[in-house]
Amino acid sequence: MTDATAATTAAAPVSAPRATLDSVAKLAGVSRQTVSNVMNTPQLVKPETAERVQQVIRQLGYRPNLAAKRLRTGQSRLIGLRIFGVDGDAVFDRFLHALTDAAALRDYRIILYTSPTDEGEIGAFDELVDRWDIDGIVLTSTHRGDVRSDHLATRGVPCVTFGRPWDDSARHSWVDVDGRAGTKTATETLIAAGHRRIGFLGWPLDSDVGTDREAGWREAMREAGLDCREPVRRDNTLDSARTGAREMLNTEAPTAVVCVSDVMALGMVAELAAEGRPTGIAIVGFDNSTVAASNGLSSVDQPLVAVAGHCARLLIDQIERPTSSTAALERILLAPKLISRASSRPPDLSPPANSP
Amino acid sequence: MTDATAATTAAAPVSAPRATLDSVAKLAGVSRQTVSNVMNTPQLVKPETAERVQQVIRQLGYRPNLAAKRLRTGQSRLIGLRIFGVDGDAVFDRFLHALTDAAALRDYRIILYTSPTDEGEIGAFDELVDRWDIDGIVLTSTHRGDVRSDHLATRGVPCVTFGRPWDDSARHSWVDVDGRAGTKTATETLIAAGHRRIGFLGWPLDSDVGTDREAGWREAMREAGLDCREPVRRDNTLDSARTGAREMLNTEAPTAVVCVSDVMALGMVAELAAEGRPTGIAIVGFDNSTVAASNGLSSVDQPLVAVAGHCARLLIDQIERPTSSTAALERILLAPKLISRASSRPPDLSPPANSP
DNA sequence: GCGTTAAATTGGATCGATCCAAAAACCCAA
DNA sequence: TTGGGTTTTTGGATCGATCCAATTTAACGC
Repeated sequence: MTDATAATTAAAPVSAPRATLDSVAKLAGVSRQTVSNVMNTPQLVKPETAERVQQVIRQLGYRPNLAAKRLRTGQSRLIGLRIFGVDGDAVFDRFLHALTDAAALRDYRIILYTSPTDEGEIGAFDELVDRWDIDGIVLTSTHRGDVRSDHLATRGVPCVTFGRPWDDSARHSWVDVDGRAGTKTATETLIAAGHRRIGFLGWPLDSDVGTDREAGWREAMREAGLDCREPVRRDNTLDSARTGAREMLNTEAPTAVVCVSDVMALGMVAELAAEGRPTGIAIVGFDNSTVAASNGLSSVDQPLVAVAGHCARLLIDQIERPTSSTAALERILLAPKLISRASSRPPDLSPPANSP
Repeated sequence: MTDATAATTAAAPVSAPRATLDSVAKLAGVSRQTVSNVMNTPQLVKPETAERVQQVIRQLGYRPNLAAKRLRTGQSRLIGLRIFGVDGDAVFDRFLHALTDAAALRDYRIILYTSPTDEGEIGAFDELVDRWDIDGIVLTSTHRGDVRSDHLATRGVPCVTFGRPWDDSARHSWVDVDGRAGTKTATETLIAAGHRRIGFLGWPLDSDVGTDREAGWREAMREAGLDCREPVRRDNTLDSARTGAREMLNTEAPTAVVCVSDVMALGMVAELAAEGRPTGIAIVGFDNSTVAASNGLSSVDQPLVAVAGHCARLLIDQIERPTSSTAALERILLAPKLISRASSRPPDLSPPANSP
């Protein structure tokens, strides 16, 4: 090693020890606290000083140590999210990805946990809050009488849900997709294409989501003055969807069917194929999963990137501005979008009529 | 409030301030360090003392603050995992869930990150390591000439990959599923059922995973003395799978087809249905995705819970015992299992022959 | 030029654990 | 009883940031 230059700035050899507030302060000739202020409350610092400090920060590649910050402030920049068992749920997958991105934009990270039951989840909350200092939680799969959000509220943990609280309790902000609007649009589109006998393949009535989507279909039918045949309702599996489809086809078969999910829609398609009438009945699914896309199935697409963006925003705002616990409640309902594919434009019903 | 009892143990009213090492120590009448030893190095503590301290720990519900531990030791008990863009990949979904569980058993948590490219991922590493102090990383989607593991190795970050390094570089432990064995078993099963002309619908040759799976089919055919027709290779989408299927059917159609993935298999099924011969050709997929299951498609199931378990074990061992960086390298290859469903037992070929 | 107020900056204490070296307690043979 | 060697226990320093109160500097009106 020669001498010169390296004297005062002996900072970054091959693998420098991480820069700290102190090392930056020393090199910039100011105090620790001033450097901190430059990063957190710049309005308190004289512009010239700030500029000089910024310079050194860049030079040393300084990044505040999160563990120290967390120890002092109790904030971790971690957001908890429960990941569920296998449901082959591409929706959750996409949401997870979008949420990770949205959170990262504000320098938060997603930390995962699992739990076999909702009750177990409450135990997990305590662990996550007490030991991991998570700043907030995103809840999914909300349902009537959900105890989870109440528990979080009493513990004072910020939370947002993806999914409405289906009862009247509204002690937290939420974001959801307007399923009813989705099926309504789908139904209207089918009506506009000339369909009159349109069926609905839904879920059992204990599902609020299912009932909501069913309502959209019903509404569109009513507004068009069309007769609402009784929907067929089955569990969300391909097999039970097929039995439902069979039942529907046996009694005055519809010319089009709106389905509460892609799985149901695929069951419908499968049954049609098995019965030897592959095309001729228009079908629309819900979720726009990749299988739906690759099967040429029209489907209602949930705007998951937007949902995740709103979730992140609402939650982080709540975390960073812990004022007015109840005042700033927001409920956001996003409209999904119908993706039209071959399945809802059967060749025998709609020749390429309207081009715009 | 009356008096009595509460005098010395005035510890846990409605919402006690979290217990700390100090508060436990004070109540137990020992020093801070002794409590720490009880938790981390019990063999240094006299049994009676340990018992007394444990008592207090339970009584106060003490849990060590991770931020403090992290600040002092630089360990965070966080494991990084990149989540990829939408590929409708149910495999990753299941792996993610299993990994979260496996890590939690040893008190580690999964923290997610995203990155549009492998190069960007390297930037993400630095951030994750420097600021978040992550203890290790699980890499997926390894490929030939993967720069990521090398970078981690030079930075000294423990890592394990789910997926072999397909070149000879082996500077890290890895866990993978033996695709070749899977397709081989599938092919052998078809041969045992009486099939002789068995095709393979694969991926383009630049995919090491695809080539590996193809090799299993080839091997089984050779060992049975059967003729290996040239495989048809297409990208992993339903549409291109269908064109591949068409090509395969046009030239001396096989009686059975082993497919490199469920997506390809579904394309095969779709094409068969479209051509009006829905049953009659046996088909086996790979991944055992939910759509495969619900379509009655036989498929090779990857033991993802086991894979995740091994990943967690190898990584955490490496984290906690940073000895012998290269000595303890492990390569674990797990055999997948064929799940037989209707698609590989077409009624015209295999009447329920062998019951055992 | 000087007191008064506002703007900038500073140093010490703190969060809650671990590291480390030294002290205390204990055991046993000489 | 005492000294050497273990086994247990202890208190102070430390990780790297923020909180807080105090101090220095700048600005301004008269």
